[in-house]
Amino acid sequence: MNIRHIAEKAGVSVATVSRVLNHPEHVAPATKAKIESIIAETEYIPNWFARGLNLNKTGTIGLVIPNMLNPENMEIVKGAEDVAQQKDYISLLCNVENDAKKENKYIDNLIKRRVDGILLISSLLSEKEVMAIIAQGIPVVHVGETTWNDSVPIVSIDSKDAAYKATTHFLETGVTKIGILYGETPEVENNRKIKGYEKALKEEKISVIKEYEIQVENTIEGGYLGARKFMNLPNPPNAIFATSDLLAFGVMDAMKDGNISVPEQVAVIGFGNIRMSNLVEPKLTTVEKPLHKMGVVGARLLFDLIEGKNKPIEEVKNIQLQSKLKIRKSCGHKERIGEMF
Amino acid sequence: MNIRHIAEKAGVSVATVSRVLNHPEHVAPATKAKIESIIAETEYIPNWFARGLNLNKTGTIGLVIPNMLNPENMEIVKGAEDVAQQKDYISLLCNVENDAKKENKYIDNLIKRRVDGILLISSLLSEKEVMAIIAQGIPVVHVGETTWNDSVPIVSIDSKDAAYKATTHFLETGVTKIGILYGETPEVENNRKIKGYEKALKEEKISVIKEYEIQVENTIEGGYLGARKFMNLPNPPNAIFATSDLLAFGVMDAMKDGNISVPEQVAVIGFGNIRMSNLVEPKLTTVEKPLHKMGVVGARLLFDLIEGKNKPIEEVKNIQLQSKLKIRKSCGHKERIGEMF
DNA sequence: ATGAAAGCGCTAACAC
DNA sequence: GTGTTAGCGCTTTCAT
Repeated sequence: MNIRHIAEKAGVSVATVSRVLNHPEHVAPATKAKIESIIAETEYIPNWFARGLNLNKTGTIGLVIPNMLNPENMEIVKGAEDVAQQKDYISLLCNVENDAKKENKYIDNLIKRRVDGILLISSLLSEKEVMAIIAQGIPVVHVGETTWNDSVPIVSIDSKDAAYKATTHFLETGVTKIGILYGETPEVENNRKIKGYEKALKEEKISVIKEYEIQVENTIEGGYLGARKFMNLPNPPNAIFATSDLLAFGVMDAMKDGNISVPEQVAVIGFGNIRMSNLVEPKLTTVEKPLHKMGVVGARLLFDLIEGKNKPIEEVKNIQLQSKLKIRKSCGHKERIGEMF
Repeated sequence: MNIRHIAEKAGVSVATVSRVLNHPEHVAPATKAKIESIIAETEYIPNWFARGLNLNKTGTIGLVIPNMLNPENMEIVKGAEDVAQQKDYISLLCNVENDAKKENKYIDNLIKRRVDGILLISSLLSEKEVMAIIAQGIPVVHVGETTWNDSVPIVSIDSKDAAYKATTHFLETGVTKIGILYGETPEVENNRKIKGYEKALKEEKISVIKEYEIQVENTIEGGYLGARKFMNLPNPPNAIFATSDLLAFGVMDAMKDGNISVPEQVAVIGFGNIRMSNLVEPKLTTVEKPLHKMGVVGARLLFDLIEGKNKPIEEVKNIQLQSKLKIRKSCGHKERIGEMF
């Protein structure tokens, strides 16, 4: 069943059928009605490829994420999906598993499929690799911190500031032996987190201990392992800033297994505020990221690019969203710390 | 940059270039090498649409899930993705949000895009609608229980049995006032859960109380609300089988807020055993579903269909995987119950 | 308002 | 082993 069959049945030319499909306003109401009814009754579906071959548009965007088992990513994806759905776009989800090689492979695939745009989330790509995508005429937006500031629109939150907030909160609480746990997220992001953390320490004239900065896999298991490493230190910290909620969950689990009470013996702060973070016990104090919003804003930026493809790119937009410390129970309060000692 | 440019540069015909792309074994090593080097240096990417127009294959499958914020679904998707990736397929993720209308819209979109196959997860579609997809020549596999037994391969676990196991475990523990909470998952599934639950009760000559069967949205919030409803009953249950882990989390959260201790005052059993279920406090006793495996098996079945498209369909495969009660802390043990009374 | 026809870029059957 | 060429199904320009 193709456009010619429809044309024949309707006693018109293929051009006319094509018109009712693409520019219905340019066809006489009567003919249009007739063709439409035939299309309906035959359940004719225009060939996607033939259409694409002419139009060179797919109505598809690529969504590239580090790990789809991490709710943090999925909350961002949900935001992006919500706007894509509104635009009648559909998305190819690429789960690159924190693997630059896999990410490149997926990207090639997306380019090959001529997606209309790509939303990169916490990408491991180099600036050069990203530029190569753009060179193909495919708009790219990045969600999360990166160094490509001038090449690509970026939606991020200031993780240096977030780390500073978390560390300061520990400090206010009276705790000074603070460890930081970070994943294999993009290097910039880790560097910034560490900078914020060290900045807070320095302000209180507390010396930075490199053993208190540990990198692990960005998963619950990674958090668990990291916590063990901390606890095996000759002088273990009594507070841990886990730079993702998943890491924090792992830390808390390790503490439970080690009979170390949170927050009394070790205080924990996470990063993200995913849905689960107030269901663990104690409820997780965490630096909230506006995840869904990051996805929404990222997707909007991407569609701006897609829709205005030919306009000269005035300036690359770079949107920074605010994070906020969400105080719950996993980090002690000043008063309670007082009680303890 | 198209195939003709390459052909000209190489001084060969387009057919030869096409051959090195599709049947490299049929072209002389020398010509092949030359063409390949030109392809590499010009970074030529064959046009996806033109290719699809001829081959009528997309290397894409559709993955239709109720809710991507539910880790239960994502663990299944991950399983499916793992096999898709191996086959060099990429997937279109459709988040239908438990909405039959949205699901239909997405399905139409997938058909239009001529995906090579569709993996439906806990679909809300009617058998007629599914048959319509198959009629288009697109293979379909369903993950989760459904009534379409003879039309489509199904990968499921026996939720009647699972509910029976959970309820029986409660009973063994000495608890008899047992409520069941279920989501807006496909009706068959809910019916079976209720059947298993009632069967266990009847075996112990415990009368079924309809107020103890509550339906809510299949989310943490739904679980929370459901628990409140239970607790507001004149004679509230002292055990709740939440038919998904997310529901169970919500139930436990409500109990915490209501100062009702789990499992001492109300025992809870979940269903799924998602990664988070042993991180909540108390750790969740749950009926384990082999989620990742369900995804893997489902995808394998789908690819069998895709690859053997033209073979007569001998018989529709119907695979049932085993669930297993995972005993943790959210449901009391017989001995401990003894202590309590 | 409608039709004829030229492509879009590629694959594969057929010829040599 | 390689070239010629006829489509694949659609959109769009150019006529009328």
